[in-house]
Amino acid sequence: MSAPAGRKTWQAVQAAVRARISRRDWKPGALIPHEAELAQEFGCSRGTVNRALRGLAEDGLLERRRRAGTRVALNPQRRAAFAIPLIRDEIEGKGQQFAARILTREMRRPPPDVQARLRVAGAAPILWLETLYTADGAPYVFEARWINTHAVPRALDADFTVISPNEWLVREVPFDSGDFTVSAMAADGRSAAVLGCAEGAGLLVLDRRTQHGAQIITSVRLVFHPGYRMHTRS
Amino acid sequence: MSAPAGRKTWQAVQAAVRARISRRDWKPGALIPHEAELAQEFGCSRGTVNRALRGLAEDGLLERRRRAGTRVALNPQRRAAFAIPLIRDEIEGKGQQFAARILTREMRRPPPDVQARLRVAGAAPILWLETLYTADGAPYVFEARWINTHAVPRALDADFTVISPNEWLVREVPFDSGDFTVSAMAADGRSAAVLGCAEGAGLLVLDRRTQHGAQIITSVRLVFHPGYRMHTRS
DNA sequence: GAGTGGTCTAGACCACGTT
DNA sequence: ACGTGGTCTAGACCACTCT
Repeated sequence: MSAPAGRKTWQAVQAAVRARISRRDWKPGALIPHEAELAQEFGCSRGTVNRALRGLAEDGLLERRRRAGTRVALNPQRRAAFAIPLIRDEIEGKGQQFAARILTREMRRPPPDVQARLRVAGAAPILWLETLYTADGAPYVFEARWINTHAVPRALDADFTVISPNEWLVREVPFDSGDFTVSAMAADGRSAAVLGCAEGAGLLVLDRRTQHGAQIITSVRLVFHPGYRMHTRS
Repeated sequence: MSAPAGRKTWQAVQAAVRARISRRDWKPGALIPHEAELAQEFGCSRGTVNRALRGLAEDGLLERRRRAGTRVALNPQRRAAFAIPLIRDEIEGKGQQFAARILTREMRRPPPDVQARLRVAGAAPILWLETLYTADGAPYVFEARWINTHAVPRALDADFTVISPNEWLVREVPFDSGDFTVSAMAADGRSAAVLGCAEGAGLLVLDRRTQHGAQIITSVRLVFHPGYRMHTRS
């Protein structure tokens, strides 16, 4: 009995249900008892059972539908949450010395694909920044960023030598959502030179777009040093 | 007024709070009113407010501590959930023809790093599989998999030509958790040959380990075709 | 010590989709 | 139509942590 008799917290119920699924008492695709029944079995209220099952459903372990009941998912392990920390935190968290160096800061006409990505019309110059972040002096990640200065004119006056572009934006500019893309590239001449690696090395690339309402605030590409890994458990 | 007056669902409360954060009525780092106060303001019970704020805290938008109250996070956008679909679903979802071809199936002695990764002692041979998945005949992803046949002896009898290793495992073997790592590599000779790409191309690599209790069931490496992207919105 | 979030309860009504 | 999950309520007690 993996459900301690005396307890009645939603975590205990969740753990018990998880165990049954894992142990295959309830097989993938099978219907499990409804909330009221489980509540009675565990000696708690239906609200507590609901809380427990809702969490499992959000994890993709259960599938719930009104009237149809709750089933064990046929294909779990469907999502993985990656932490996207501030680069500074990531480096300092390893006990290393963080530093940022602005390589380029200029107004530049965005090429057509960037115009689309930023949803800016025409090719009026906007702010373009290249920054290298280092850990104990070693290149860690190379950041190339467009800032939509039509949406954020104040960025023109910011001093990114005292605060990194990312930290400035997070602090100063409201936003509500974003999207991420992860891909890979072979190091070209410039990346290799900046990151101090061999040309042709495999590099992990994270593209990230930040928006406020319909407006895109910034679009940034992070090219990580060779060997970098993004990790998660679920 | 983004909060319709008559409603009192937790989604409405959450949307209203989200709007205030986004609009910077409540600035990053600032303390927001406590639950009872918000409940009164929104004309709902504290439970409803709790539900709304809890969700925002899970998204990393708020930071909550007992007694200390609830603050707007200084650095939101901290996690991104990537969908990890079955390869078959991903390919068929694009309307393409899915196919899997087993390239290698043999018992092999795991090298020391794999022994550690699978938590198997000694170098007794275990099952090793290489599979190429194609979309409309074009190489899509190259899978290299170790199956811990000490934990899953039945895998020895499975016919992976009629069901892919992944689908067989999901269906037949209980598991409860896993971990993922994303990285990049430059295509070596073998990868290039199998994926039909140029040597040196940048390839996205997903390593994934599946466990049941303390036992590792399988460890798999997916090497995607050049240009593959993992995408998410948050 | 006291204020805040975390949780449980018992009951109620509603939304939805299966039958 | 009806059974299931989804949600709201009002009240209560507890856990944590700041002062």
